Amino acid sequence: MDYILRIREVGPVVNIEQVARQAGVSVATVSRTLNNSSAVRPVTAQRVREAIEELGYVPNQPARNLRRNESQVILALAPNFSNPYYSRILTGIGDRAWELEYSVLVCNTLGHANSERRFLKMLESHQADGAILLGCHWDYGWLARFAERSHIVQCCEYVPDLACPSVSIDNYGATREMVAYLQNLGHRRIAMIGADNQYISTRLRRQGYLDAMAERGIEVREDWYRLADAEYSFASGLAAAQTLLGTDPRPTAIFCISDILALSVISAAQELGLSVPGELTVTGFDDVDYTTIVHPYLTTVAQPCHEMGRRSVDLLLDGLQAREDSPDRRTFLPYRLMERESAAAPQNAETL
Amino acid sequence: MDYILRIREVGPVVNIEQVARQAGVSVATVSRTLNNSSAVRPVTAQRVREAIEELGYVPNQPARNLRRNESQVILALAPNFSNPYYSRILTGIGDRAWELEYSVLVCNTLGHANSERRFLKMLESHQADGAILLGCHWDYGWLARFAERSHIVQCCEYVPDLACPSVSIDNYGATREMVAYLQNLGHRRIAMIGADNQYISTRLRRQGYLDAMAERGIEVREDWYRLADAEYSFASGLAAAQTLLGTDPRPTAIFCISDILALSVISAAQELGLSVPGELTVTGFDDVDYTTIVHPYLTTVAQPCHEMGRRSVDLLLDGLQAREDSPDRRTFLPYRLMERESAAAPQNAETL
DNA sequence: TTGTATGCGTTATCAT
DNA sequence: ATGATAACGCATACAA
Repeated sequence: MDYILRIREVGPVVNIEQVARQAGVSVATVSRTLNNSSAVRPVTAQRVREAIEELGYVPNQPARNLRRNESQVILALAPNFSNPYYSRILTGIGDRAWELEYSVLVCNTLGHANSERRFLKMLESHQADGAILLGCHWDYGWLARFAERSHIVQCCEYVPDLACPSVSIDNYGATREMVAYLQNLGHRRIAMIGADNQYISTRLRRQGYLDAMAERGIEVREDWYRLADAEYSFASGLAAAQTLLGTDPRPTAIFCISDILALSVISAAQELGLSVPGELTVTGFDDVDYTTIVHPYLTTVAQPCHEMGRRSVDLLLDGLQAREDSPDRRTFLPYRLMERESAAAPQNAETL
Repeated sequence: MDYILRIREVGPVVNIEQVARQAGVSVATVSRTLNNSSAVRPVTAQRVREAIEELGYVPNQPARNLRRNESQVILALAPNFSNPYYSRILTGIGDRAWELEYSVLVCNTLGHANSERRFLKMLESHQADGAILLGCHWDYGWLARFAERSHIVQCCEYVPDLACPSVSIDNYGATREMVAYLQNLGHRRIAMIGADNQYISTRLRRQGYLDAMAERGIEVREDWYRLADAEYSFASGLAAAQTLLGTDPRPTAIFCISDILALSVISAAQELGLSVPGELTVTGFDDVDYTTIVHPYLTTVAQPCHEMGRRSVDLLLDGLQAREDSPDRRTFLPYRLMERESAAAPQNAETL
């Protein structure tokens, strides 16, 4: 008994032919019933459905896929889906896909060698109908070839001159609004923590900051621009914050391009005995869950992550079904400035 | 031009037959080469590989799947993968699957009506070879039928008398260790915040707490056991904490079955002006990322999430390939007590 | 409205 | 070692 190799198939498999026999019709009729063809008499369809029910028949999806040349699967690539920002978008993708009867195949791109090739191959081998790229910073040339041969949409980040749909927020506008908010609070010594990556969002936020400062004629100090690492890690934020808080004069406000970075600044300020927002104003970006876990709750820019995920799916399927208006349409969803507790007017505002 | 419906297929599709023609061999030989059959002469194989390269041929996966009756896909079901605990496990699942050339289909089970049926159907329709269930609390009868017909493994949680592999930590032992740790610190007034769900982990942690208290002969007060909601939400933790901190006498330590709950307790303590760990010791469970973001860093039980995910995949594939020793083997991975900053000896320990 | 027959791209069996 | 060919389960063009 123990020597017998177990078979992989657990239950007995019933196919379309058995259903046809049971219902006393041909396989074609069963197939038509399955696909809700109007060309089948209601009574017949009913008989077929009963047979399906009796036999517990479930259509073999790979077989359908082979025949119809599609997979009903979409690929979602993210650098790291432990990151709450990405995981919220993924949730949106999953929810919308679920509604549309699609499945979502996820892949962490970080830490996998040759990930690009493998992903491309998944599309080419018909394992997925298309892909949603979350913040993947791949070589432009490669991406262009990729986009040419497959249906993809870029979410959060996008490469500007790539003819490929995308969904994101207006990072430039959001940043200008946030920095103007700080200025209106009375801040002039506003520093910034960016990140050591080439994301379009990173570049746009930098530019938004610079333009907002220029508009008010405020000088921008180069040593008040520090970089966290490419993944916005807490540790790298801490280091950047420490450097920043060591300058003289010290900034009265620090604009961070990610919430986690803002939290690291608050942490660094705590260590130095600086109160937030009393002695230092700190703002974040994204509005992920942990912005309201401890006080001071973070003043930040909220991105509609869930909706961004949903919209990506719609855009992708539009492309698949060739009902897009333009092959490279860019979608910008509304952001929202969340005024909470980590930003306030500077002390001694009059002396600034 | 605009009136012409675009076709779905982006590039030209090359199949095995064209490769065969190009290489001057039969499709069988190409197939054998593809599958690394030893029965093909190296020179021939080389010719085939060149043809593949020239034509840019990629095997059609649904066709292989149809023929081999497998999908190379595993399903991962989680209540909510925005939860960092689950997302870390999913990362482990994804990494291991990647190594084994499997793909992972993810599904958020929360908030989807009829999710059970749909998932079962995905297995039955051959869209996935098996499934990993993360903390799904489904009806036992249904789950039993499910497990009978499909390959599944339970991760984190498991239903005790279900003949199905599982991977988790020893929740009972970990809890006893943690409570003993608090007792050794000098605490006797130890409260607990559990959750309003039927997870095995919830029950085992409750029992571990009770037994640890009984062993030292410490009376357990019923009103020192409060419940957060089923998903361990911050808000529900806050409410539980407020009730707990309003009792007289007040507990000197609160054992929480989740980190987020512990953070809510710290938050509640802050509001009341109680210092942690000075006036109140708080401990968590899981050791998710935000335990070390703000001080006090959380003393908690670390679960090997990533490894749990990896192991789940191995267990599942063991089952698929019928090389399991026993069909219902349970795996327990080592946990670790993380002594950080939120637990300390109680003030006035001598008077307790 | 329904049935017959062919093909989707592969793998596997049986020849040679 | 290689080739011809029959499945795999389903959808559809064509016939009836």
